[in-house]
Amino acid sequence: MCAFDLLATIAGKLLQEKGNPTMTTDTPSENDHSVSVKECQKANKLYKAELSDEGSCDNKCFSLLSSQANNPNCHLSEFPHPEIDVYSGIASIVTSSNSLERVIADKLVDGKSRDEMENITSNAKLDSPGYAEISCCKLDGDTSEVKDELHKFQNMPIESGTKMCCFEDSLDENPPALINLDDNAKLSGYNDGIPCSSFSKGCGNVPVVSRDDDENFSGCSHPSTKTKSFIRPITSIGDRVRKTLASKYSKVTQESKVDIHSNSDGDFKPTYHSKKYCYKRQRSQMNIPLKKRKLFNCSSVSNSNRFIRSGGIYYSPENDSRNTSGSSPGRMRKDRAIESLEARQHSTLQCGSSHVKLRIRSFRVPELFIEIPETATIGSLKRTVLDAVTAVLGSGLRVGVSLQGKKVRDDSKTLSQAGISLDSHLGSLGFTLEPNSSPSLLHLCATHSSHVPSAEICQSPIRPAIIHQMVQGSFDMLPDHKVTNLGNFIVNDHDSTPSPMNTSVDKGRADSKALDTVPEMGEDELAMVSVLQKSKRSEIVQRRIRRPFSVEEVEALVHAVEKLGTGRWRDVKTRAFGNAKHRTYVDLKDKWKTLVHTARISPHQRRGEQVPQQLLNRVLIAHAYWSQHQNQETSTAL
DNA sequence: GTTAGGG
DNA sequence: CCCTAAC
Repeated sequence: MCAFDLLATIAGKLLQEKGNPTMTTDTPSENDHSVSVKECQKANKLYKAELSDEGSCDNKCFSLLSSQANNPNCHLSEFPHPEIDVYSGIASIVTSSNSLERVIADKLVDGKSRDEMENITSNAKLDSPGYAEISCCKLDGDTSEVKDELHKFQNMPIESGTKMCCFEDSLDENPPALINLDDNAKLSGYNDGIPCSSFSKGCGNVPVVSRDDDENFSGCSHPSTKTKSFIRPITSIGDRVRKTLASKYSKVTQESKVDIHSNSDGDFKPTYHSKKYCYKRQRSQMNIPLKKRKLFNCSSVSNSNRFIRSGGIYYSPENDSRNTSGSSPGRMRKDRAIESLEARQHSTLQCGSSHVKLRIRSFRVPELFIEIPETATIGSLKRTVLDAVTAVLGSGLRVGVSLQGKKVRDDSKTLSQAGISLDSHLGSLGFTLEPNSSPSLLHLCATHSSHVPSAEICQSPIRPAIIHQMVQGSFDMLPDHKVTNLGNFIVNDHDSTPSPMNTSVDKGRADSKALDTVPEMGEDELAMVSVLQKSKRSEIVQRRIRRPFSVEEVEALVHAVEKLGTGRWRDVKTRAFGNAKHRTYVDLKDKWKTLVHTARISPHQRRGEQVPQQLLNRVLIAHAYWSQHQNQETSTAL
């Protein structure tokens, strides 16, 4: 019996025992371990054993979390353990309600967090649009209590998934994006039909919790992954993605299917257990390597405690726009980590009290599924990730707003009408970046009853082999030092990249350490990004603009071909289009091909600028001639 | 780098 | 126009 099964069983017991899905986070009672703690511990052992088999967790993967823990404002600051896999916990919780087992296991680590477990269980059970608030939500109101509780987990060897949401809740001294909105501002631009609600109440990342089909992935979110663990012997998804997108999602379907579906059909589970591979789902920690920070006027505002951060949103109760630039390099670094999706805005306060100040510290892509052969190079890994991210962003993004865990879809509502006002609990306000998507995505999202519309690009002909979820606007990137989590792992590998990068793009933000968490892209990467971004609305790869041949060009082409014949396109190009940089010999060859075709079809079937029939006749003649000629040559040669 | 063809 | 196999 695998650890997960056991855990599941335990979870079931817990649920049975306490059917009331209370979300409160009461301090665990030493006496309240009616549930077989031993069993739980046993499960935990098994679990851990499995992990170790997988190769002990790479601390790097968790450092980020731990660093987060170091954030003085972080509720989890109590967590001294670098090994604590908060991250993974996040992944579990955040990603799937079905990760319940894991979460529970995590909580059971010390054998005395039954209540915690219950809470978690409840959470999992509540998997539904309205998704109850996670235990940590309560943290908002009662921090001290939580802290006490957290203390108990101080020594937890591994995950502490339950609490990770607290990170979300952590205050950041240097919240990045500050948006000043008038209470009457409207939620314009948001039109989403996804019945997913986001968590809020300081559990910015929680929303991601609950993917019905995520069960099979629970194992994947586990930290017990070594570098190679992330890898799966499959070809680069990126390529597929790119190709797929480029070809309008018409290809790749078949091959991608395996990869993609693995997400939902349990393909991964077995693998996980096989210990040969461990797929790790890149969850909200993924830092998108795309630069998007210029979305707004960046005004580095940093105000420590003045802002109440919740769900990735900073709210300044005082309505004070002054900033204390307490931004230490480390902080900035965090920002960088999220560079791509980070949005910063600091609008000037115009109407004082009527403005709600929001600071969106960042947006994250909760989930990015990457599969790449172990033998792939770091460079290819980077590209793959980039492609994946690009694919996610490729369809465009839109912003979603959630309040109290519910999506606010009515764009016409004013902030105040929606309940977003100075005195409201902005803690429950959340932002998400969502794919601007295709119906299928929406459907998936709805189906998953995720808080956050998780769009999963399943292997439908429509989408490439990548699974992604909404980009959840939220929490802080962790502070520097120990930073290195999954996202980091994947994205921030510039140092070892074979490609000539490492050129810090933004020297201004030189807190190079930020690199820990931030993907510092090299020039080539940027270039790539640039290109991709440019074309992301159309195809991933920039497609040359269509330039119909003019009659004159056709004339020149025909003339050249009459002289040189077909099969010497380079010469034709040189001869007739030497000065036309945009006409490659391939273009000419293609044009000839179409001309021949055009000449053969009836006039009414022709489109575009009409080519004189006379010219077409010459095309046919030349074509026939050269065909004949070639044949003759061929036969002669033979 | 070119060609030839399918997409 | 793109993408690629085959030269």
